Amino acid sequence: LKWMDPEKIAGSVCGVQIGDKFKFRSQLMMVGLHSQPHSGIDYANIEGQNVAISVVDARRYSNESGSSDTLIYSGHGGSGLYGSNVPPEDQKLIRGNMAMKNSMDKKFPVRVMRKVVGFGKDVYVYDGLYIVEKCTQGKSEEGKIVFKFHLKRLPGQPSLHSMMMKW
Amino acid sequence: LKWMDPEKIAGSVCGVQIGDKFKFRSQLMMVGLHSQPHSGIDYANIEGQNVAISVVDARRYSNESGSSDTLIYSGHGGSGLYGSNVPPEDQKLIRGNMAMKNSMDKKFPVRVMRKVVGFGKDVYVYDGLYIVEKCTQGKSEEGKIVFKFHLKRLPGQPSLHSMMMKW
DNA sequence: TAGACGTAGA
DNA sequence: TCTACGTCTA
Repeated sequence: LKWMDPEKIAGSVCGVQIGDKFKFRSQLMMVGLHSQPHSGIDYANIEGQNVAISVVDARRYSNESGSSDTLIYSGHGGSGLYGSNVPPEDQKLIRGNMAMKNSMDKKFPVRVMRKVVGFGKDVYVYDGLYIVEKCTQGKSEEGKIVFKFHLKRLPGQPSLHSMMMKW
Repeated sequence: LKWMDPEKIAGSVCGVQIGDKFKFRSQLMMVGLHSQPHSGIDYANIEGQNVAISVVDARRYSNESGSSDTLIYSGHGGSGLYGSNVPPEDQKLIRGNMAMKNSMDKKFPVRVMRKVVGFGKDVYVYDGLYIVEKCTQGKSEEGKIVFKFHLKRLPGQPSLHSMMMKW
């Protein structure tokens, strides 16, 4: 989001409420939620360090959501996508993965969008701000390293469920 | 463009004039010019046969434009794209290539959009209706077969140049 | 499920 | 130049 004020690209977005839904990734771009057309992790250089500012969970990796305020988000790379036909490798702590780690170290808030399926048509829903609590290493089915970023929803935000009931 | 009246997907599009410009391929979709987000050749089953209804010349293949009312449009497949790293093959007369041949046989009008570069930023410009006059076979640098569809602009349309002067 | 003249940022 | 949790149609 190079067109945005660099000091305002992180945190909540003016005019966007929890539960707001979008049909296309391009719309997430336009409103300023997520600048990447494909990539799940968006990050920016803040105070000389790349920190993650938003993630999209399109359920293409083996993410997990234990409760409504937690999300275990898989790192990118290593051919971790479902249906990929590239030979699997260990994920590396670069790009978005490194930015997620930096967000964890700095306790930097990260926007979360979730792709919701089964409501007739798929939509991306804004779910609010999370903190990266910890990063663990898992193994893919092929035995390769996969990063698991454990996100925890910041308290004081209306629940996604309650906002989705307004549809 | 499954949402459009099947009888109206071919030919000129209501509300779109020659010289109209668009920043994104998705916009070509929305106005009904071209239903494919990536593919250069769009086609539809008309009277039991797949005929090409629109092409986008994004200058990613080795197309040629002899004069302002002709266009030699390369077929797809065979890794004919610039910068592709897939092993080259002969192009096959399938999908869009077959549809282009059918349009030629039926003398069916095809919409042409051209990507114009160098006006500050790139834009897709609607250039009007063409007929596929003939199809020849060329060779790629690697010696593989490449289809060349020779398009001729239908007379009676305002020139693209004159309409672009209105910018 | 695969193919396709995309698109923005690192 | 390359990566990336896209998107539509066949």
